[in-house]
Amino acid sequence: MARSQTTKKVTRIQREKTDAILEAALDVFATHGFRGATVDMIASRAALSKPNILYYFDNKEAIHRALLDRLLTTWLEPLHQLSADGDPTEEICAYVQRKLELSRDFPRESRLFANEVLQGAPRLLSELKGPLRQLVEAKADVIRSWIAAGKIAPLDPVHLLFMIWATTQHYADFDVQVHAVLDQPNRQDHFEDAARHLDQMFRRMVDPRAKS
Amino acid sequence: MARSQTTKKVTRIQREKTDAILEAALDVFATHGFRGATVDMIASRAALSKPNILYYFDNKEAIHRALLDRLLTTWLEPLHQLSADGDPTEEICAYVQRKLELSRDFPRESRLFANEVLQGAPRLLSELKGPLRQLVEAKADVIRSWIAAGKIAPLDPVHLLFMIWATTQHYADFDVQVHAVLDQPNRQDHFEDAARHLDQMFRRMVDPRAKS
DNA sequence: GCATTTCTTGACTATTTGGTCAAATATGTG
DNA sequence: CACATATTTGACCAAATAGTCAAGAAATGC
Repeated sequence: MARSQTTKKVTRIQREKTDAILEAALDVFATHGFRGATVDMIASRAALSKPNILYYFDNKEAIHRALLDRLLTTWLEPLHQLSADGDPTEEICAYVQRKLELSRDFPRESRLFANEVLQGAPRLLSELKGPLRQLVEAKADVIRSWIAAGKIAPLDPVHLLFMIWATTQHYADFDVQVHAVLDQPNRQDHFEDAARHLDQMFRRMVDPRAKS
Repeated sequence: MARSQTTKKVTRIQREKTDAILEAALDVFATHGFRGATVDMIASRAALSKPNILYYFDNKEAIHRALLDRLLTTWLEPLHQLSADGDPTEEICAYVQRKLELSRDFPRESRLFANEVLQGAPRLLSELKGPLRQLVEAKADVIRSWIAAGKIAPLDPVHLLFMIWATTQHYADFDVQVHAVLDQPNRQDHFEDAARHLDQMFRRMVDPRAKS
């Protein structure tokens, strides 16, 4: 049984090593997927021996679990912040920007998530059907109320959210393709261009003066 | 050396079996990624023995290659069809619809591609930097000319293409998530709603009367 | 400083997996 | 039919990989 299960207090070493392992594992799982990742890869990336990894985590699966658990909260946070009280257009655009920043600052997390969902979300399906779904329904209602009040143009709120997720995560998940097509010197530029472009586009989409 | 390398004429059996293998392999690679897929999985799905698979293809890599080779052509076809001569708005919306149909009708191909790009496109990078990039540049010029002529609203043509790819492929690649959130009886419905929604959104984005 | 607990790892096992091969079987052709 | 050629597969092998374990090293508490 790995350290993680005991109820005793965690030592400094435990915190440091588990952090190092999760950091290394994020790299490896994000670029190779669950089955493509090996404990040895994680070990060498974390500069630890394989048995040492398995001293802190029961098995490979447990490392993956730990990463996914941390992920969901971070991932849904930007949508939580979407407030019914603010200016509708600004709220939506701010949400887009927050999501894009997440893609820029946490591309590995984005790819970890993408890998998981691509393969059928075996370890995440209940989270998607539960918390995610409820959050989406709640925020869709907010958006519907904005439409009913004529504050934004009529549109399908859920598909709008899909659109926001797809367009922002694209810059993390398909990073290689974006670079292959654009090939600018530094990746920061892409994100600035993307930010400008997405802001412009989403404003046009929700503009109440838009033709229906 | 597998059959595939000889220059002699292909027999009926060769065609049938290679087709069956590729069909099975598409399933397996699309849901498990390259490393997650095993030759045994492909074999059992194709109802053939493992050595029989390796009689037709040199190795696992060769099967994957064959799938990717077929893929690129299909994948770029809709963009090729984007014509400078047609009505700009209709051309763009028709492209969106063609891409969405591809996601609906070939979700496995979409996921195969997504898996590959997610993992850094090790077997596809040159294709992305070559043919894809050139095609994008050519079509971006077409879109720029439409903007210059005032026929569509000003926007970044390349990021518009990214946006089209992201939003349409999302329905294939993140299919599980879409279902977890919407959970409608049959998947056809999602695509009809998505088609309506995307058509509406992209019309607003390119509408020349849109505020800049 | 000594005892206890925590941490580390070399060496190992069991299983999975990509790939081989020779022998057997099926197919097609004169 | 007879013969050559193409196809199939059971039985393998070697490498990769998840996970174990006991013994030693390091840290911690008194």
